[in-house]
Amino acid sequence: MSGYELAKTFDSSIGFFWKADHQQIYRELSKLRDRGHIQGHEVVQSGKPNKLVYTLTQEGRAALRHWGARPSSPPMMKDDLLVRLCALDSFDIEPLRADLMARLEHHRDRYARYERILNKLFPDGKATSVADTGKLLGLRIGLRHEQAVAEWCEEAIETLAAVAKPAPILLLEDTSRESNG
Amino acid sequence: MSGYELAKTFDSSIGFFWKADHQQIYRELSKLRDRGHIQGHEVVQSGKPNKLVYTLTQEGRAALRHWGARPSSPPMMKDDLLVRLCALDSFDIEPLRADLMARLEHHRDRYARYERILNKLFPDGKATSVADTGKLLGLRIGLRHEQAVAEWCEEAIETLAAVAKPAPILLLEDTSRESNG
DNA sequence: CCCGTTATTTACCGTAACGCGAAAAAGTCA
DNA sequence: TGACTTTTTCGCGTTACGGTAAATAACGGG
Repeated sequence: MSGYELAKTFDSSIGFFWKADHQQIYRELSKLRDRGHIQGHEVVQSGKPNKLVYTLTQEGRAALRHWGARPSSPPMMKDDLLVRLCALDSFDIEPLRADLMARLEHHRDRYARYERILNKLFPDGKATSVADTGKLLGLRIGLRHEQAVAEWCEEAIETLAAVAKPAPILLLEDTSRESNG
Repeated sequence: MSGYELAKTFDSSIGFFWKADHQQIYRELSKLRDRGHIQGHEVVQSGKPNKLVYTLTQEGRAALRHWGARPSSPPMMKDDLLVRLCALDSFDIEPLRADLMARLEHHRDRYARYERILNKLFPDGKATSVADTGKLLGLRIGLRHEQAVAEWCEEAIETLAAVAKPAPILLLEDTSRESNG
């Protein structure tokens, strides 16, 4: 692909968990070209400026395989929210609750989106090729993640709602009962 | 705290989802001091070199509150593994499976660890202070996350095991029984 | 012909966040 | 003296990113 094409198709593929604007893509392409991993061929176009289509070289393909065989280190979940939770008593509860509600909506949205893609691409829940298997697994972890976080958001919102109120005199016996008033 | 103390206690607090070595801590402390958010007071020690204990200034506390009220953006889950899944047919399955098995173990470990901390700090599952509430919520999302990912790892390992074998003649009829309502 | 628009690539400038390796300063103990 | 702990600092580098803009190239409208 060319850098332009990559930039356009990025969002709909790995864009769910990785983002890159066009400049970063061009930058990375330059690096890869400098390392000899890819090679650019100008493709003449009519009606548009020519484009530079990159293809993997043999070394590039080898490097890719090599990279794919390396053990991955589980990424840290660096999340502002978690930092705030660590020192919850230093912050105002209300904006945090609002934040959590936005997060909840976000994760529900994502979940629905993944589900839609899943139903569209794998209506019977099965992949027929190796490539599809990978994408299916990607969707599945996405679904699992969004669901887990969304559920946690609900829990956290309730918990914070209880905290935000002036503490009731009775020893908290059932905070999960929702009565707004 | 002093930079040295922060560096030592970092791992046992937020270190689960954020890491920083001593140099980065000193660097950040310098920045905060330059911005007037913290102030260092030398504390004389005997038997050791003196230390520089930092405390929040008023502006620092205000800035912290302000930061805590900002909406957080849900972090991307940038994970090499997911990238590999996106182009699964370009990689060797076996090392990926090995990787997944390591991940599974890792996430199970973390889960057990969080559970141990939970049982130790909150034996009855309830927090008694606002600060504790935050920590409890942090533990809960950790548990949820590790469990979700660990389960997914199991699923992925099975799936990849099926893929790694030469495809059986029978149309794969039962890789995972699933009644998708 | 100038102008606006789209496609395609590049240049330049900046920053946050980090890692590495060292070393400086202060004190202890053998 | 030398080795070792505690505490802090320095100086170098990188990766990954974001912003703004501009340089091409081709089209079409007025």
